[in-house]
Amino acid sequence: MGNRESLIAGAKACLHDIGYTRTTARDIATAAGVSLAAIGYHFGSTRELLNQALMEALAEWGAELSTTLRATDGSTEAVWAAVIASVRDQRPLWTTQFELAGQVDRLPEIHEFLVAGQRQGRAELAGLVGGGADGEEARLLGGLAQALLAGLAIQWLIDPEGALTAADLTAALKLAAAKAH
Amino acid sequence: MGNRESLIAGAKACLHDIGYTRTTARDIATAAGVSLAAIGYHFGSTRELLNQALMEALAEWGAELSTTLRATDGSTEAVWAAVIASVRDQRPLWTTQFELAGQVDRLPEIHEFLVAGQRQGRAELAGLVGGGADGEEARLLGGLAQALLAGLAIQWLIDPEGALTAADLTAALKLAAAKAH
DNA sequence: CGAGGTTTTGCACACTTGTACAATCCCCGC
DNA sequence: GCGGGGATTGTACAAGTGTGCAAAACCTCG
Repeated sequence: MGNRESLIAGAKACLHDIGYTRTTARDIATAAGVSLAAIGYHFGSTRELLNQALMEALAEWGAELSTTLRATDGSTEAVWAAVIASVRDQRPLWTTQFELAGQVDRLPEIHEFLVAGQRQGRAELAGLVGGGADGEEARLLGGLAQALLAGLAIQWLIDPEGALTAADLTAALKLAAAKAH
Repeated sequence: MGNRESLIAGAKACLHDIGYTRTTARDIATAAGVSLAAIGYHFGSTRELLNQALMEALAEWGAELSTTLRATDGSTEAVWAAVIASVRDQRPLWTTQFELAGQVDRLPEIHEFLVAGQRQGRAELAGLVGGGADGEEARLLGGLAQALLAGLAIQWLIDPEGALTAADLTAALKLAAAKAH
């Protein structure tokens, strides 16, 4: 493995362990087992390296989450259970995601990336939970699912003891449906 | 206004303009129009000052949001419209909120604060949307509302053009309710 | 006016950060 | 074997970081 690949791998490790904003050039070089100057040679700047590693890491994360969700039986409760399991197993990347959301107005190059990821995620969720709905219905259901996904994740990140379980969430949705009549 | 109060005010301004992790001691001193050493004298360390300013700022933000939501007619659509308006008007504090969520595993002193805020917010939402529901129903509805609130906020922060409007969200909930049967 | 304390500040210290540069190393074609 | 070019690295530098300290300013009583 060349230094370039080592640096990407080290940067991904730092994204897990330290996060986006707090990882330094020396953190990455140490994690990669490579000299500090290699960053400038291969990527020009620490920021470009981190961004590239971030895109790869989040793409892998998204792909894995997508296949995990598709592997469920499609029932809403199974989907939410899979989401909660993902938050448990991939906790660092979920926190990184929110860390980026918190920098959305200060890191313009990240903003467009987040927008793209959000739209793609919504489209996938629309296909997953929308069933055979038409375009507008799928858009609404996908957006709803995405909001619930993010909200559920944040609950499990901050306060797992008080967070809604998958069963809680389906029950709550039924309750809300009953209230609507 | 003494230096101590100026520092708190300056720190709050920095929380709006720069965020939590990226504000430096010099940023605060400059914003407060006060010497750098005043921070150490009054608060011991920059971190303690920032934490104190953060707690005050978020408490005020929460109180304002609470009264705004209570001022609605209580219909779900009006509540979501008020939330979206809050994201528009108080954007910096919403982003700070997510920034903190992204640091939840790295800033222990913040973690318990977030847990407390989350539980209080859920309780308030339960009272708001739960109507006359009993304890368990209120817990479920409050948790659902909180998840939707966070998820909706993140959509409006990242991608306002694609985000669900209040009308969209109520329509989506009705759709989901219909699907559940 | 002046002593005593509290506040305030200028400054400096040690440390971290990102990046540039020259020197060195390594590998492949000849 | 050996030259040459890309890859790698040790190091240095400027800018920025938080915090401690001694001096100065200020304010309050007597």
